[in-house]
Amino acid sequence: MQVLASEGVSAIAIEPLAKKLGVTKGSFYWHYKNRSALLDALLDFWEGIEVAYVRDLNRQNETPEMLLEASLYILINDETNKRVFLGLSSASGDKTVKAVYLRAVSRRISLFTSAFTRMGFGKYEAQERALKIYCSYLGLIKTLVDNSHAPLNEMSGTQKVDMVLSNVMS
Amino acid sequence: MQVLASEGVSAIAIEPLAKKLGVTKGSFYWHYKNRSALLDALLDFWEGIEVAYVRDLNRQNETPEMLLEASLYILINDETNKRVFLGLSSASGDKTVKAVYLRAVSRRISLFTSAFTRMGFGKYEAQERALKIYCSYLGLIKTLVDNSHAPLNEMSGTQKVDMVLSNVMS
DNA sequence: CCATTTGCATACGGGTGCGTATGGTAAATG
DNA sequence: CATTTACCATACGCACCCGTATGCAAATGG
Repeated sequence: MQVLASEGVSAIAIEPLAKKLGVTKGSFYWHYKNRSALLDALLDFWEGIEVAYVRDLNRQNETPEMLLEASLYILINDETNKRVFLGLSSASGDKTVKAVYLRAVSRRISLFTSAFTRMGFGKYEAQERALKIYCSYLGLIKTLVDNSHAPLNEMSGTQKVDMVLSNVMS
Repeated sequence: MQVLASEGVSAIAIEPLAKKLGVTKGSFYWHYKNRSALLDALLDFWEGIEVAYVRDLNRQNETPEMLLEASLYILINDETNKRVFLGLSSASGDKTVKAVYLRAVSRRISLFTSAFTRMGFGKYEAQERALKIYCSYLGLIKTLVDNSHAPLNEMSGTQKVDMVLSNVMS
């Protein structure tokens, strides 16, 4: 999981991984059928965590405003989540990865959309706002992880959330 | 260039590329010292085009509002530019690529910032708005290229620009 | 018109990752 | 106690890509 987060999907390679873990290929291939099986297991594991987290967020936040803020705080400030999500996005050559990635995108946009719907916005307006938030969020975490704009990394977690939210909370 | 746009930096590999072009490695290595030299040449070429384009945009647009709109239209709707830019962002393992990418990010943010400054916003406010626009823009093109949210791809070029601009043009 | 440079092809060695075959050891099991 | 079964290591073949060495033919220019 940590490797997936820090090095991306392509870093899930048997031989280097085995060396890093101090075991051998022979050992690995006894536990997993092949590289793809390991990747699938990792993706499953990650997706399970994600889905559970969304469920908890929905449970623990009364108002849609709180839900939105809490979700964004996690999505923006949880380093592992950010890195894995972006990692998956860059590895969409793999069909399985792409499917997991698309579901993750869908979960995020749906979460935002339902929050706006619960706020009383019409279907179209809610989707529009969700999409705007999603794009801001995605651009933000990409810029953060790439470290491509220094001032961003000096902002606090809440400031980053506010930056994304300010676009749609009039 | 087309390969760089459609397949990403890692697709700049000598043997497959040579095969695709109907030549051999021997031929390639006569023209370029190595893979890195080819990549550098491509990146130089691309960056040159980009810089020239920004200059032209600055020349051809009287008002900062026009400049902003025209720039975003290009950045969002030029397929090659989008794909190369995102390709570079995913290949930041390479040090040279990372440098080119960071300069490209910087150019975009600077362009936005200077537009807002010319509109009369203070330094801080201009930077804030530029950053918001940049994140929206980045998230948008990433979502477009990934084709990860169908409704987006049905919007017109101008609608996409408006979506990004609506966040900051009150 | 011959010699050298230009432009490209074939052929090799090296590195790395995947996946399989095979062998060994220690613990569980009948 | 013998024999499976769990777990892991070594060793191999295959494929892909890099980069170099070398050969060869056409163009060039002295």
